[in-house]
Amino acid sequence: MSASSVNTASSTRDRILGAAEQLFAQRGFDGASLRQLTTAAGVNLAAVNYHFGSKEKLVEEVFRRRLDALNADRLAALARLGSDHPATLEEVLAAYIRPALELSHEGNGALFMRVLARAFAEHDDTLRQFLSENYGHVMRQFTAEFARLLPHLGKPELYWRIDLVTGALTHAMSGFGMIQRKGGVSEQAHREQTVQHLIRFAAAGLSHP
Amino acid sequence: MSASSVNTASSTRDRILGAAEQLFAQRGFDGASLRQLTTAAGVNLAAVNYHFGSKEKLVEEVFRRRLDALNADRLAALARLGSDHPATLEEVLAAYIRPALELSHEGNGALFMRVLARAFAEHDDTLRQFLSENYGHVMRQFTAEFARLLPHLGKPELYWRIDLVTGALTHAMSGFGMIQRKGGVSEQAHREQTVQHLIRFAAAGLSHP
DNA sequence: GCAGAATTCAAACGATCGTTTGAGCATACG
DNA sequence: CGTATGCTCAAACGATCGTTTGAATTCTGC
Repeated sequence: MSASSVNTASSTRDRILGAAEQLFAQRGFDGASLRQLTTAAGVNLAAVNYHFGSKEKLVEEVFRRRLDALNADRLAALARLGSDHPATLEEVLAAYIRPALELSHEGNGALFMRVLARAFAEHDDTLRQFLSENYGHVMRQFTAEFARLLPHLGKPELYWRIDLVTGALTHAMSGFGMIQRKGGVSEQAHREQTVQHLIRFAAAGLSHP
Repeated sequence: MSASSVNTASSTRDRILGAAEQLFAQRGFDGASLRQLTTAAGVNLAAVNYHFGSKEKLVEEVFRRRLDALNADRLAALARLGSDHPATLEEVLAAYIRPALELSHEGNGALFMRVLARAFAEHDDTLRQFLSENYGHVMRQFTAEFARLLPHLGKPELYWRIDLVTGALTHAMSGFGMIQRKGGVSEQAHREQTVQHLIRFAAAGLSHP
């Protein structure tokens, strides 16, 4: 107990964000109350409105914290491609999928993927507009790459296949428990296997004749 | 005004179920209150608890009404196959997909698909158990067919691909607006095109090497 | 070490939630 | 006709919701 930060390793703000992520994943945005949330975080009820302004702003901040990192990783992986040869479909898909799978395997990242799946299911206009405004450019960049790699597809057909793939990936990453790791396989090797499976599934769905 | 059933074409029970479907799709199970719901249905607040017992039972009844018909159609379509030749993958997928797409194009069926997508996103144990108990046998029957048609896949691999396909289909059917019908194409022809697209996407995702 | 800003706290606000109640109305049956 | 029976209604119940308040506390810079 030398330092005063045994249980207070994180700030009030971060503890709220962590508890919010967990409870939003479990009970949804409406279902999780600020009283449950602040109790779980070990902070005062009023702290949410003090630090974030409102519950809705807290929801946005939960998304911002994870998606800023996730989309930065995705764009970095995409930019890393094509230095010596034109990027293949599998490589672009890897740039899109692997950062998400790595996030879902670190800390409470898997919980966030469930929050994200909820956001997709709720057709809440405010939330959709927030996501579109802040992270739409990432989807646009990947869509452009897909369009280049799949020139035989018309625009509506391409958009629609991307939507199907997005639905499959979000559903899969939020579900889990399904993809069990077998004995004798390291955590990292198993994740790489999963990435390859997802990539092949997505590639087959995108590029089939 | 000869008959007394101008605006009372449906019973109180059915009006509640209809309004519930719409509001659950728009605002979620928690977000839609019984007061909004009964006001929209034009019935008294207490009618929900009188006819269904509780809000949770009402939720289950909303699912039961649509899923009973949907799954009966799916099983009938599956049973209709294989009379003169072994069923192909595309035929089995059609038996699974076409009834869902027809439902989502009749009346408020599309709203129900959004309710279903919400139910998937919410990992509510009570609701999942209810769905598994009442409609698990349908999924089991289709899974057996897929296993027969895709013998090169191991059991976990197969389950996992089915999960991905289910996620994609649910996501797509609840989204909509994306799949626009072009001028000069009849409603029925467009639906058949969509079915074919979904089948090919699912077949590619399921059977790729 | 002290003023001033930043943060935490207990308590209360009005609003809305799901549910229950008991009287009132309708319809059906002897 | 009278009486059960099924249904609707307005009103109220206690609980819980997000938010606000103003005082108490902790932190910061001089």
